[in-house]
Amino acid sequence: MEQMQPLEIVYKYNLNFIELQRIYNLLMPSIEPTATAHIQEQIEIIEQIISNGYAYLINGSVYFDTKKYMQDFDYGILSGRKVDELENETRVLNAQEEKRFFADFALWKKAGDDDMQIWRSPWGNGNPGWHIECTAMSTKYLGKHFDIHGGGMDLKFPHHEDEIAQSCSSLGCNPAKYWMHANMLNVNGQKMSKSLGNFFLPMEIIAGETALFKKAYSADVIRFFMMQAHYRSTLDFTEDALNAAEKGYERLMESLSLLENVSCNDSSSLDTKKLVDSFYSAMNDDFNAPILIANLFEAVKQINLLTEGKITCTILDKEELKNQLGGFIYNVLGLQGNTINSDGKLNPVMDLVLDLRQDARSKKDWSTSDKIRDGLAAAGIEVKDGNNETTWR
RNA sequence: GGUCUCGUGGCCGAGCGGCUAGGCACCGGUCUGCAAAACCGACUACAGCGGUUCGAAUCCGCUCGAGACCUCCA
Repeated sequence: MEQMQPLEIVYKYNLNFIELQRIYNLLMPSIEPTATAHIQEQIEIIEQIISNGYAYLINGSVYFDTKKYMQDFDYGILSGRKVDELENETRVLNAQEEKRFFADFALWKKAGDDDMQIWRSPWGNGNPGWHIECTAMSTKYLGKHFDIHGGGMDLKFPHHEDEIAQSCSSLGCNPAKYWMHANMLNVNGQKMSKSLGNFFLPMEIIAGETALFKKAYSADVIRFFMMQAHYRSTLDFTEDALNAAEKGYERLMESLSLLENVSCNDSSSLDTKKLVDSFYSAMNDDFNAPILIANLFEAVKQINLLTEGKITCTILDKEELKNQLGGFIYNVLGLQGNTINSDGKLNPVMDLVLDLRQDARSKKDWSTSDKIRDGLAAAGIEVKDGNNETTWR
């Protein structure tokens, strides 16, 4: 354990997390409240629950009265658990004798001797129970009823279930319209876990610092890879799957610049509306990003046909497709498209090198041109001879 | 032990009663000095065994396998 103050630990890992959010192009939250800065709000919610008759005080601790709650509300509505079935499933835990009923949970816990942080409350010194902070903070900043509450699958029960109970008993309603639970991550078919040693940190995989994979993958590729699975499904990280995602990602991004160069026509044989509608309907169906991506690849195919002049489109269609495709790639999927040649200094150098190679090629000096190509390949740069120009990456 | 979820082609991964996604790999072709890249085409799977149905990857049952959760850590 690191020898630090509690706040020091919070600060350190928070800075780290913010950096991670930036690299992975996650939208920054407008507010990131902390539980310790909202003790008063938590106390107020507990008081509300008590005065509504759904909690009781005992020995300086406050417990939620689940039995009473069940008379008026449906406990287990989210997770589908039945309290009478739960009783014999419950594991034996320490210090539970205070509770009147096994399913009761702490709203406020009296301070113990080894507690590092203690707060004052109407019930004496102590600290808040482990569900109440979410109720207090979400209510304060989002109101008593908001659209979406997210979280990992593992928090569904009891944490989210108890949040609902707290909101219903204090404010009279379920806090969220929709509960979204993200599933777990696997590595090579196994769950990612510390004890199995098959885990990696988000920073490590983009730095190529995990022994699990031979090479580094860009944050964009990781994002794209994860978007290919539905958020409710488990996702398996394997080398083959990541490499496949990388290829597909590059093809998708390439199509944007390809579309840029498409020449337009008076008439359109491209059904832009149908294509664009398919993007929206995929996301409207419970954020089905895998379907969205499949539909984006349908657009890629159409763009290739346009590029080859096999189908036509009007300027209006082209602009519409460009805006929508770009919007879905950049704003919806959150891809950045900046992974290739991030070092600006390299560009003029590569222009020169490829120019020299082109000179050699036009003189049919294959040994020189191949020497340049092989040398670049050894440096990790791939040369791609197109019909009109040579590109690299 | 209990509750729940999942098992899809070489790999990843959607679909969740009929129209049998998508990506990558493989194979065939176009292009190319060669190679690569790019593009086009082909590739028809749903753990097993029963059942329901005109029809099942999709519903039901059982078996096998994987996973999540089961209340004072958030």
